[in-house]
Amino acid sequence: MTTIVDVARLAGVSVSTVSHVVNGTKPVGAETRRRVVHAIEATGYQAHGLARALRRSRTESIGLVVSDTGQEVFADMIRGVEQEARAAGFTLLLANSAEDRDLEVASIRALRERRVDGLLLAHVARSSPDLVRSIQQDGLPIVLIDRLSIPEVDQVGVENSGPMKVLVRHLIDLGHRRIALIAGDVDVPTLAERMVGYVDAFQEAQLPLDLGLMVTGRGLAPDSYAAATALLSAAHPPTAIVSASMLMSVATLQAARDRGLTVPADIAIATFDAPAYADLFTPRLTSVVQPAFQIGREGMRLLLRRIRQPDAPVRTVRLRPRIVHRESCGCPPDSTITLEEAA
Amino acid sequence: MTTIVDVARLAGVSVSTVSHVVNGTKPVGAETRRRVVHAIEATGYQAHGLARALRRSRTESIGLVVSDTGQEVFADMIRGVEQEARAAGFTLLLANSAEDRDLEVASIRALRERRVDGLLLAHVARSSPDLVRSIQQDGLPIVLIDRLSIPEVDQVGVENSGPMKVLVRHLIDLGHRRIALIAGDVDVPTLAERMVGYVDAFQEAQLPLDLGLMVTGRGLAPDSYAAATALLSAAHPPTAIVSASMLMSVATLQAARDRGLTVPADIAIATFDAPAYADLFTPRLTSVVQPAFQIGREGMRLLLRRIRQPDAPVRTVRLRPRIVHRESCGCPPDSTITLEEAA
DNA sequence: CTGTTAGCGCGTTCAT
DNA sequence: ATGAACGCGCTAACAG
Repeated sequence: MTTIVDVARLAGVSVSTVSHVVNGTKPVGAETRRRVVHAIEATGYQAHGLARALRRSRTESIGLVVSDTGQEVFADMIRGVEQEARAAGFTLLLANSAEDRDLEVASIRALRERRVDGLLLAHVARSSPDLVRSIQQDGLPIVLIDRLSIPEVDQVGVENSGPMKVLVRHLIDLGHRRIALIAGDVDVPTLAERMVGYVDAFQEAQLPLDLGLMVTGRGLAPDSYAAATALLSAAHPPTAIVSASMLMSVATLQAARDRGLTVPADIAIATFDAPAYADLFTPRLTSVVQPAFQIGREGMRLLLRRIRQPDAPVRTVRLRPRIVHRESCGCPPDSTITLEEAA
Repeated sequence: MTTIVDVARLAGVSVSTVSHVVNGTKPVGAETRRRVVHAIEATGYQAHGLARALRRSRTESIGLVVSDTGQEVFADMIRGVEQEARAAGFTLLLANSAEDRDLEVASIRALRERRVDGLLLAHVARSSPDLVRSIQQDGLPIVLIDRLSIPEVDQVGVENSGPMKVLVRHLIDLGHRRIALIAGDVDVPTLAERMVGYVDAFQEAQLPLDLGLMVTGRGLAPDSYAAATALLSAAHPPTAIVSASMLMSVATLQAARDRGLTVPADIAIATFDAPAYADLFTPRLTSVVQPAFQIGREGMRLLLRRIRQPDAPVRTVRLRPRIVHRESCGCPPDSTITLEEAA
């Protein structure tokens, strides 16, 4: 590889001059500059990023650790982060923690070793807050996305309880009283908040809560499918099911279909988070749709801000999801429900 | 940050000794090692990846440039790459070229500046083969994934024409004669190959080809939707439609539905590439499903091989997709079609 | 405006 | 088995 020294020699100038024309650090005479530029093109010289970063002690790269790259929501978030990072001239280092605490720790370690300028973390279910705190204390800029935790850190996620409350209230308005909730793992703050929204809706409507209709536990596809099937097979089954995340909503629809039930006639369904192309499901799912791309973008923006001004006030951003109203809840699709009406 | 010097001082040894215990480069006396290890733990020392990489002239990181992070297939590929990279102790640098040639070039440049040890490239539609050649000539290991091009480079993709031929033959066997193809951008080799499969099927069946039924052009959702709509509105419409990629298949189904047509009674549909959860569509799509995750994994494996032994023979890997047989093609789902029967 | 030079933090000969 | 010293390629502070 050709180095800055080669270029300098070829152009007949000193290395610092080359450095200055490359970085625009100091003014350089027209003729000298021409010779340098020529030499650069002749050799195809490209600065050595590592040496530069070592010297400048910043890498212009950030690390993104995601708990499950496989999920659609996260894929969209990654896109948002990537786009914003690129726009700012930053390179993205991606790591998948696969919902594994140890892997999360290891990934963060690897990224820090690479001296990323900042960290974006969508952390795993039960990761310790101390992990984040220690990173922060080391002075490494960090922003939490999607899954929020301690308020002393910049973070961006969506409103959870509000939208869920609207969803449930909508079903109540339609006359449903036995509304089941497939809540998933309530140790995940996001899911806990959604459950709160469910409970709130009942309280506001002054309706009794049937704890037997609230199912918590692992939210993976098989678990959710089992949960939905159990609910639907019960002696006194619910007339509607609300689920708290995409895997669960798909599983619910599948379970209803496999039991030969018609949605929404036999069982109404509404959900938080639906897959892309859910418009082609029959019936189409009434659901809360997260602005995943924007979460990623906003997270990266927050991180850039923190990198540039380390002492900026800490901020928690909550993005507002939108509600897509379809047929699965059992009313004509031209009726609308909005989040605003809930405010 | 604590450096190797700090550790050495604290342990009362020289830096080279510390280096040796960290990297296991040379044997170190038991007592000395103990002191060093202790000092490392006390300080929380972590090697400076940049300095190390600069010295060793390798970064243990690879770059992945994808033409469209947004598409499901690519999201899965990324997962495959990431998993394999992590297992090998490599860090993944991700860039999205967003189907833009200039962006692709810029991304590659940025990654090379970071001195990645190798490059994985799912390149944009009309990228020049020279780009890849020049990278190869510079001695930077590179592997092409998904979209293959010149045979002098390691690459991994799927079989395209074979599976497409099977799909079309299946429709022919069902009695269809007017089978339309929504082919997309045939400048993309992958899509060109699929079109070949379509043509092959007709040739083998000794049936005439109606060129009016082959639609090429941009394969984005609106274009495909328009194409499908046009076909369905024609004076003498096809009885079946085959599409060459996911966006197109979804658009086709949507178009049929919007025109009030029943699938497969009014129009049969089969496709290359269906979205996850397509099982919840009505009717479920008969489709070729790509092993996207495996493509990513295999690509990374090939790259690791190339990094470790630069002179290994060049290899092109074709993975075999599987065919998921559902209702949209118009026959009972318990009948099966397999790729093997086509071989 | 241009050149000289000292590190950034580490791995690695080469002595001892 | 351990240590001293050099240099990977670059930027920046200083000198001229």
